[in-house]
Amino acid sequence: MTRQDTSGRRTTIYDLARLVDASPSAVSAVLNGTWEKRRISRKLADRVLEAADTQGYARNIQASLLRRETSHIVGMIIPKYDNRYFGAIAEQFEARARERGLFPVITCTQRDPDLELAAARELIAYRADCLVSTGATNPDRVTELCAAAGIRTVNLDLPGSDAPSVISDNEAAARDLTNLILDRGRDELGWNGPLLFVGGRASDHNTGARLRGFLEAHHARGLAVPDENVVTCGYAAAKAEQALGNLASLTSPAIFVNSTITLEGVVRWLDKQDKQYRFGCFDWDPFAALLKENVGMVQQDVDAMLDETFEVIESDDRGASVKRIACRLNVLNAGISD
Amino acid sequence: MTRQDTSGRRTTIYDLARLVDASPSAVSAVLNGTWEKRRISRKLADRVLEAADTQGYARNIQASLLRRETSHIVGMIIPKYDNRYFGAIAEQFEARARERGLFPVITCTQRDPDLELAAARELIAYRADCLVSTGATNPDRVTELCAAAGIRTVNLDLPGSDAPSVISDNEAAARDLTNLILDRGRDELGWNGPLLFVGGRASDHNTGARLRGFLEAHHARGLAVPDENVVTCGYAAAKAEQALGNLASLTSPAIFVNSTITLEGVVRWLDKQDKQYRFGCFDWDPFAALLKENVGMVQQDVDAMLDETFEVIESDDRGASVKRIACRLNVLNAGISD
DNA sequence: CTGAAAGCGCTTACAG
DNA sequence: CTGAAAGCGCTTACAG
Repeated sequence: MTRQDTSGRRTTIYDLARLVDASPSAVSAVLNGTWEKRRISRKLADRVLEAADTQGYARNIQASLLRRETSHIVGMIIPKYDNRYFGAIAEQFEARARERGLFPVITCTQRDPDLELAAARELIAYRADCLVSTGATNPDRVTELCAAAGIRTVNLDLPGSDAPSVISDNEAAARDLTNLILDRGRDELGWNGPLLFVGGRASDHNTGARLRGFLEAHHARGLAVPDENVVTCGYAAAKAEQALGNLASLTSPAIFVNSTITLEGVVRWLDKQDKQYRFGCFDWDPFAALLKENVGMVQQDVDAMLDETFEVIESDDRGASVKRIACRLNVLNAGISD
Repeated sequence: MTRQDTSGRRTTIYDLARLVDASPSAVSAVLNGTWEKRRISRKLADRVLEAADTQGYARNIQASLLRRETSHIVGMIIPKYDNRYFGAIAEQFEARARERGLFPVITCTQRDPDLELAAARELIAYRADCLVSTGATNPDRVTELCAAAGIRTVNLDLPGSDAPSVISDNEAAARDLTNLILDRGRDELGWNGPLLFVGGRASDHNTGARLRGFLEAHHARGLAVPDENVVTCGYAAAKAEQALGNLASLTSPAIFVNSTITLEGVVRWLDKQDKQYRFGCFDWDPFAALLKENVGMVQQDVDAMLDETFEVIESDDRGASVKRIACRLNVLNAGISD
């Protein structure tokens, strides 16, 4: 049997049926692996499979999905790829989806609410079975849109109030990180606090939770935190650099940085100041971890977050709920003061 | 008009047609924007659009694509997201595809040849219009598979011999980087070379090109490079760390590192050696750029690479060709020796 | 052990 | 200005 019909049209089950002298139904069953159930002879099955192979047959998914009830497409919207945390989430989401025989489609929405909705609409048009909104600025709007189309959603990283959410335990991790920076600032710089908090948006759920943890740790030590020590200037590196430049003075040489995105700006600025400083950062980056002034980084447990996400997807929970995942605190450069 | 039929089935053009008392054909034309051509009255068009809106109509793409000749799906396979270079490629590929009204589907294939082929097959099943193979271990096999299905391919980052390729000018950039490291090693450490080359696979096209640039720069200075100075131990950080540990002695305190992935291992190892050292790295990472021993990083021009990629996609070139894009050399920590 | 037939939701000539 | 009808390539009861 040789390859035929290279003329534009792709091979279909009808072509295959003609070639092996069987019905399209039989070919379809063989190709779907349901042929044993249909008690098709192994001989015919082998002929079909061989023909499919030599003809380079590829099933037309569009046609297949049109007929079936479930698409096995799982969608994800995510703010960025170009960042270790989100990059790892995207990678693992894909790997886990494939393990389960699902087809992952990920869209990067740049923290833009309009792009998020546009991406959700697109995934609805593709009849995705479910959609994971990662770090969405408006997860509830996405859920509403999807619910109308009968698509379930899960919120990841940032919680929503209309669907199950899987997020990091930001408050606890921020408390631990704050304590670490306070200790190391005292030991290595002789600075007794309070710390400076830089990055994020005050209105943002995660920044709020981290700020609470930050304040709790201070209060537990009887430290008051003046308002000017909290610089929620957004996540962008340039914004942080500018905000620090605007400070009357660097109120503290020990700093809690709210994300690695922000950290790029913070370090660029501090580097030019010719002062001793220490910082800790919420989020993990292997190169940032090598910076000598870095006392520790919070590493969110991407593995556990995605395990939980798929557990929710596979369960029937659709109502609001929030699952908090513990983070790991990576203590860094601990021997530096020797 | 109120939302109806929340019962499982989604709204179709037939539902809409019944609601506005028109034919499915008319509804379809309105929804496609071809209604003016079909001279449908604006009044009817408005009624259709309003009904679609209140019913939360979402076009079934599967059905639509099944009927049309072109899917507007553009696929990409890429080794990782979790890396600044590939993360940026993925992000920009998506943005550019959307700008053009195409639907990007990206799959992360972990430098695994089998996964690459499986992903290509999947994209063929979805009837993608074209596929970009980024850093594929076997781009020609992917091209072969796609060609059989009538899908065009473009190779990005790593060239193939059966389709157009867009790659960085690795050789020139490596030569420049080598010269920079040689200069700075001499000025800052009093070391006159030769350098150590770490990372990558000797069989890999890009490593080969970079190695050529590395050697040219040495030869131009009359420097011989002994074999043991070239450690092509793979890209993985752990491999690099181990390979360096196996060296009888650190043959050179000035090092050419072949990727940021490798760099993680190199720096972890060097940090423990308690020696002066300098390095330069092929690939850009903003945090790695902040490391004091880093004299420079090559930043591949992702913008230009993707511009060129889409130019190829939109042209009719299908034959083999290689377009080389110049890289930028970021000189770092230049004031450190003062 | 196997096939004929209906139908998924669209698009698009074709015929007014 | 508009509709009836065919057909894209599958899947799946249904009927042997």
